[in-house]
Formats: sequence, structure tokens, C-alpha cells
Amino acid sequence: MTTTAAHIVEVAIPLPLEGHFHYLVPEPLVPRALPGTRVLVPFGRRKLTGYLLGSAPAAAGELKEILDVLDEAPLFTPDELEFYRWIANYYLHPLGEVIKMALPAGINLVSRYRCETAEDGTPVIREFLAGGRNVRLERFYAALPDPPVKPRGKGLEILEYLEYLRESDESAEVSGADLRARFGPCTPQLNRLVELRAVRTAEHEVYRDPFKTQIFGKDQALELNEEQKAAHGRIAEALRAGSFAPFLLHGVTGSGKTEVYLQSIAVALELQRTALVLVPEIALTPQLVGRFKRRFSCGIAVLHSGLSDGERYDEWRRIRRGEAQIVIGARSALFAPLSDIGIIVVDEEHEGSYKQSEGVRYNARDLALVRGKQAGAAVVLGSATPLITSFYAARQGRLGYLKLPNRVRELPMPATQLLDVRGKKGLTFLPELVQAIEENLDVGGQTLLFLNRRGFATYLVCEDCGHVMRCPNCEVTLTYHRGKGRHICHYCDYSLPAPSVCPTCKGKEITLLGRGTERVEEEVQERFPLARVARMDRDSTKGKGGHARVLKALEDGSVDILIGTQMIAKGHDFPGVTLVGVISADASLNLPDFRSSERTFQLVTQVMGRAGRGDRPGRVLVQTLAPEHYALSHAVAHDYEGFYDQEIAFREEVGYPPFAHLAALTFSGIDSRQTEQSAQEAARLLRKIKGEVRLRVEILGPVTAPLGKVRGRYRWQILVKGRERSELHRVLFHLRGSFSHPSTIRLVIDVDPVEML
DNA sequence: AGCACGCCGACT
DNA sequence: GTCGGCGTGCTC
Repeated sequence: MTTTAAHIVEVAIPLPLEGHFHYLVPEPLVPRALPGTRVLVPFGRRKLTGYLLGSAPAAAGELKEILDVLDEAPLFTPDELEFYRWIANYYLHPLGEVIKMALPAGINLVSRYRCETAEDGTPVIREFLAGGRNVRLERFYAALPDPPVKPRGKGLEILEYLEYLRESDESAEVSGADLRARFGPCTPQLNRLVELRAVRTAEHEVYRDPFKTQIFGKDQALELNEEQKAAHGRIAEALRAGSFAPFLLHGVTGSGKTEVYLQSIAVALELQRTALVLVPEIALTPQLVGRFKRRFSCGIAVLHSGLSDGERYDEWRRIRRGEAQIVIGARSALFAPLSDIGIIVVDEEHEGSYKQSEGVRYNARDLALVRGKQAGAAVVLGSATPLITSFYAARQGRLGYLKLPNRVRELPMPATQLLDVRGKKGLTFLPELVQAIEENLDVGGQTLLFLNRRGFATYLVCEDCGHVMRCPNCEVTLTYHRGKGRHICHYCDYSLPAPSVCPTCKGKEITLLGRGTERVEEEVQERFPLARVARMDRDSTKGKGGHARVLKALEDGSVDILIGTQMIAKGHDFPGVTLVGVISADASLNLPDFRSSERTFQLVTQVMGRAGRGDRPGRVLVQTLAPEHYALSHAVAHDYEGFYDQEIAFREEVGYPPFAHLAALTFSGIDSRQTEQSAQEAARLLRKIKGEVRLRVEILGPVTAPLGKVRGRYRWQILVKGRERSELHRVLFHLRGSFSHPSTIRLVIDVDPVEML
């Protein structure tokens, strides 16, 4: 046995590189070089932070030595590492980058170079390390007994205050920031007090608490109805059993899902376990955090991308130290360093915002199941309109199915009606909708008008030659935004000033076809001049608080009619809304995406759910060119089962399996001669698939010819959106004849992990 | 990702 | 003559 063998470690580097690297650990660092710590390593001619994975048995070649161990204690546990490895493997992403993404931002050291001028005037390049931890230290003050001398003036006031505190608590300390808040600027006085030995001082780490100044009241568990009790009972039973148990909580809008979450979490806490709650958007966290703070007296941490690096790091440390038992946040909260998780809630599990689409591409809804499995936790996927995938998994018995078919407090579901707009294309509102809005205004109810198209006109046609204005990059039609006075591409943000001349015939007459929210807002104002009208979409809510401002106006009743895009469909609870009008349900129905029916059903159901949540019943009118489409007919009938049955049948028929989030293509055991054939077959299949496709391409075997950008890699993945389909064809083209020996190419698609657990 | 090495075009 | 363009290759 050699002594050095034990001192070889495996290190993951946060760079887009396959594989890990091995280093020697110098003797003095051995006790500190634990798995889960960050280490500073020489890498090429740079110094980088890597993550120590564990000891390695032996390694070939010359090894470099670790320069330093950067942490006193591991940042991640073996369990967490296992989770990171799962992610790296599933999403084909380097482990080092996965770990970096999972840990709070801004704590890594990297070498940088700086040009300095030496004393003799010659420039020198100095290497230094940038980045690093981000702990806030604050100075605390406490009175000492029997001060030898007392100052006068403000100094005396401060001293008397500190002495007063000391009487009730020997160890009472006050931060400099608190003293300055109380006494105004007083740094010189404080320094003087320390100098006089009347006050002692110490530095402590402090947390930056995003909710510090808010005061929360207390509330109590609400009475559950029968279905809520049944759902809660099954979750509680699973928690007591203590093993992995995934559930789909299918509760109609307004059915009280949150109360089920709260009471289930209470059970987990009683069992001394912790809880993780994921919400789709930052905008929804404050509302929910308030509700949790009123209900629970334990530590609650919040994690989302709206926090500063410092705040996030502080919340992370609180969680790691076990000072928070509940974590609430957006998708990145999935990586909260909670120990012994008992329950993971994924609220509005159907929301697309659970997908991370930059860097490590992951879906927090999927990974919640994986983390839950590893932790032996209950995982509750909650939604009024679950993913087809989830519903299918529930049917197959892979997810426990918990149903809340009724609204709480015996509120009825809104009365709904489809309005056929065929042959009435010029009208924004059919007479029935106009009348319903008038009636609703008369009785003082609020109205939501939903249209999933921003801007003023969505289709710009030249009167003279019929040319349609399109984006030169994306081929999509340009949308006219009256507010900005520009023609804008909603795909890439390319824009032209308006009014524009026709690019082909230089004609000046451009007809504005198609309606966006801007035009609907204008029409509503013309038609209902006395109504107070507001608009909510990406354009009208730009900047911080824009979103909250519109919602506040709706809440306090200063808006009668709100026009908006899907933003208005999301989980807000406004008791004053009694009428919902869908201007056109067709925009989302005709998107080139194999999930357009699913999306439309979800969107229409969600927006319908905003109606009648208060004391008065709600009414919904849906205008469409396709009233017999099953997504719409089932939505307005509140017939979930019917819709899911039909959609699952459709998926099976067209070959988009209902257990896959994306479409599936698998090619295995292909040798060089079959490659061309398979590329052609893949291209043919891909033409049939609409929407987004993520392909994992694995080549097992030697690659002998250049493969464009992917040369030298044996595994990679490509995400292909509709308009990038040609990019995939290019890659597949490159695959042809690239293998001198029989190889295996597998093109695999994302499958819901619940199918694999 | 960086950073070096290397091999060709337009510059003081 | 060399400065710098980015193609290619490597990092324990």
C-alpha cells in the first residue's frame, strides 16, 4: 500500500468539459480536503475552483497538487452529490457546472490578471484571485460593567441605552446599524466609548433577510372539506410511512390546494422533517410567504432569482445550518440545502417556468420527483390543469391521484359559454360579450378580458402589393406596437420604426390586421367610456413592481376591466372578478406545437378559474373560430377527464407518447452504413414533430471525421425549436459517414422521470 | 470556457 | 519584416 494513493482526489471543474480531474493532496491539506469542499486547483495555466468529489483509487500520468481547500466544512453532502450526479447524467451536462449552478452564486474563486505599474514605472502583470465568499459582517456593541469614565452628550445617551439593555440581559448586544437607526450617525461616539472601555465590541456574521421589516400576524388551520381531508389524509399517511410517495393533487381552481399543502407540511414538521415548496414565479412568492409565516412559527427561508447574491447566500446558509425548516421559492429553490426533506410541493406543476433554459437545462418539476425519491419524501404536484404526463402517470398508478373536484365554501364553478365567431371576423366582441360586460359594469363586477397576443396588430399587409411584413431573422410576422410606434418581432425583438413603407413596392398604405391587447384596450375604452380600463402584458408591466401595481389596482377595485395576456390567468385570487371574456381562444390553439391543445385547455381553464371566487357567481364567455375543438369544449364543460382521455388517445395515435415531455426518437445500434439512413429517418420524423425537441445524442464508439462543432465529443445534446429545425438537419447531415467502425447513435428524448423512478 | 499555438493577410 | 485574425487543441 502506498501512502500517496490515498491522497489522490477526484475534482469536478465547472467548465463545459466531459470527465473529472485528479489531483494530489499535499500532506498539510489532507485533513481538510473532504468530499464536498471547494478546492483551488491549477488548471492549465489558470487557477480555478473545483469541487472535491472524493478520493480516487489511482490515476495515470503526472498529477498536479491542490493549492488550497477553500471551505472549513463541505458545501454539499454525499446525498446532494448523488442528486447532482443524477442531473449531470440525465441532462448530459458536466457535473462541475451542475454543482456550480446548485450552489449559491458568487462564491467561487478564479484567477484573474491585472496590469499594475511597478515603482520604477514599468508595467507588471499581477495575478490575483477574484470572487469568493460573501458574508456580511457587522459590528455589535455591548455595555461593560463599571465604566471608568463616561462621556457626555450623544455618547452618554448611547451608553445609557446599552446599560439599560444589559440590565435585562447580560449578553445583550446591539448592531451598529441598529444604533445608527436609533441615534442617527454616531460612529465617532461609538469609537470613543470603545476607547474609554465603557463598551466592548465584536464582529458577527449577519443575515440579509428579505422579509426583515415585515410583520406577520398569526392564523390557524382552516376546516377542510371532505375531499381536502381525504387528500390530506393520504399525504399524512405517506409521511408517517416515511418513504418516497409521489402524488398528483388535481384540484379545480379555487378548491383550496394551498390549505392542503399547509396542513400536510404541518405533519412533516411534527415528524421533525423539513418542507420544500416550489412556485412557478417570483411574483407569487410574497403572497405565499405571508400565508406560511402566519401559519408556522418555524424558520422559513425564501430562495429565488430576485434576491441579491448576498441575500441568497444568507438564506442558503440559514438553511444549511438548520435554521429554516420550510423553504419557499422558484425553480432554483429545488437545490436548497435542506436536510431530511419530508415533503416537496410543486405548485402549479404544469407551468413552463419550472424549466431552466440556460446553462444547465433542467425542469424543477421533474427533479422534485428525483430529489423526493432520494430523500424518501412525499412529493405533491399540485394543479388545476395537470400536465398530460402527470395525469397519465396517475392513471398508470405511478402518481397517487388526489382529486379536489369542488371549490371551497361551496362556491359554484362559473357558468360558461362558447361563442362562435366564424363569419364575424371584423368584430372584436360579439354582441353577447358586449352585453355581458355592460351588465357586469352595471352591477359593479370586475371583468377580465383575455387575449394571448401582445401589441396592436399582429399582421401587417401592404395594400398595394399584398406583401406581409416578416422578421428577416425569424420569418415570423411582425407585430405593430402602437405604444412604442414600432413593428416588432416577438421572437427575436428585431424592430422597425412605424409607419413603414413596404419593402417590396415602397407603398405607404399598410393594413393592420389581427388584434393584440393594445388594440383591444383601445376598443374597450371607446365602447365603455365610463369604465376604468387597465392592461396587463409584458409591455405594460415592464420594470420592477409593474406587475404588482396592476394587480393591486384590481384588488382594491380601482379597475373595472382588465385586458391581458396569459399573465392574468396565473394563480391570483380576486374576489371582485365576476366576468371573464376570452377574446380569441384560437391564438394558442394554432401554435405549431404538438402540445397546443394541452396548452389551450390549461390556459382557458386557468383564466376561467379567475371568475366567481368571491360571493357572487362567475360567468365566462369564450370567443373562438373552433367551438367544437375538444380542448375548448371540454374546458368550458369543466370536463377534465374527458379532455385528458381524448388528449392521451391523440398522443398515442400520433406517436408523442403521453409519458414523454417531448417527442421521442431513439436510434440504437447504428453503424456507419446505417447512419445516413437513420439521419434521413430522423429528419423525416422531426418534420412531423412540432414545437420543441430536445435530443440527446450519444455516440458510443470512435468518431473519425469532424462533426462540426461537436467534434471530439461523444455525448451531447441539442435543443431544437421549430425554426431551428434546419440546425438539427445540419447536425444529422454531419453524422453521415462519420464512423469508421460500427457505432451506436442514440437519439433520446426527455421522459418524465416518474417513469424511471 | 480560457488560453496557447500556429499559420496566413495588411500594416508601422 | 511583424501584428493579429480565428481555426484547433488541451486542460489532472
